[in-house]
Amino acid sequence: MSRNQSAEWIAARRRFIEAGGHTTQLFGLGRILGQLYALLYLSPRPLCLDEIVSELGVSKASVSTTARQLEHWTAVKRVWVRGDRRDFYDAETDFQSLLKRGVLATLRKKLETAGTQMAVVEACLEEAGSNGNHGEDMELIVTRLKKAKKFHGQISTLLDNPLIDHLL
Amino acid sequence: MSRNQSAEWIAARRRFIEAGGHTTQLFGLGRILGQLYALLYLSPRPLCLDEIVSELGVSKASVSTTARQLEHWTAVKRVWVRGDRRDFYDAETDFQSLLKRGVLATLRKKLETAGTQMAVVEACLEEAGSNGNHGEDMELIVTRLKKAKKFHGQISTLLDNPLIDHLL
DNA sequence: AACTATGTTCAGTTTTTACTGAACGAACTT
DNA sequence: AAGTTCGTTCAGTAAAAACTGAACATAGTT
Repeated sequence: MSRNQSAEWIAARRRFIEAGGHTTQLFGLGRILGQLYALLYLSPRPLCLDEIVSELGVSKASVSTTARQLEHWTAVKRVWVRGDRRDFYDAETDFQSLLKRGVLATLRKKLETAGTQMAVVEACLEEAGSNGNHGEDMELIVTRLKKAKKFHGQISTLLDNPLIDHLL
Repeated sequence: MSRNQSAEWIAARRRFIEAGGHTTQLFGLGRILGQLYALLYLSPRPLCLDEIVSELGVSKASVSTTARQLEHWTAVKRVWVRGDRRDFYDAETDFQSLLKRGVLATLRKKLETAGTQMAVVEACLEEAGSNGNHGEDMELIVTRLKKAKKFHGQISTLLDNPLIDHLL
């Protein structure tokens, strides 16, 4: 008997997948995202869509879209198997790069739109200031916006700091 | 006329508050959270609940609960005004400490529950391993879990690294 | 060309989260 | 004590997000 399929490690595997789903849920990404990644992460070979569907017991639609999302973050890569028309998916197991290209990348994007928001406020404020009516209240807003922008800049710089890579 | 209430800076203020709501929305926290914080952040003095309600045009219930949330993150502090029975709220304008005590603190908490999840899997795995049935598939799970745990540890360490404070 | 296998899209449903109104409770005021 | 002011809680509603089923498109097979 080459592979002893004792039920125990299957239970552990299931648990791991559940844990993945639970964790991504916790971080505001969907349940399926974590489950799918966990499944592939534990798989010794790339899996095709239908295998995933039956393993996770979710719809083809969900797997398709979630897989694309993970692919976009380079958390999984699509693998073509010669002579097989189906798409196979394989997990990127290097968490370092996964973090950089996935999490931090999206964080940067969000920070950027936050920056845009502040730019709008600034433009609005400059327009108001051009007619010379500088009340105390307006001064406060100017100062506070400046402060917020400074912080925004600091965070952006921090995220781009290569030192972070070394710390990991 | 001591304070020239030209409509322009009021527009900018409104914009700022909107921007705050939009940004927190973007990060998966509610809209009101950002609006409330922005309002207090721009206010030259602490505001009471009803002022906030009328400024933001939201329910008293929402302000009450959201304020408590912000208070928990030390993003706002409750201020008692002598001779006034009402609660007044004041924004913590030091983003550094806000980040540490708010964002990073919750991040750590979430990482911790993720760690607990992995511990459960590990326990499950040890139980399976105790009967000596070590198939290749099981070995893979063991290795992968170990890898995941290692990464988890790295992130935890990174978050606790005082160097982060200095980088800001 | 008809049929099959495969992945995607999209409208609709379920589930979750955000928010509200109204009732309540506590602490003052009369 | 009856009335007032203020904050909180909670059941219910509205809004958003996750997920699904079924229709569709594409490419391969007979």
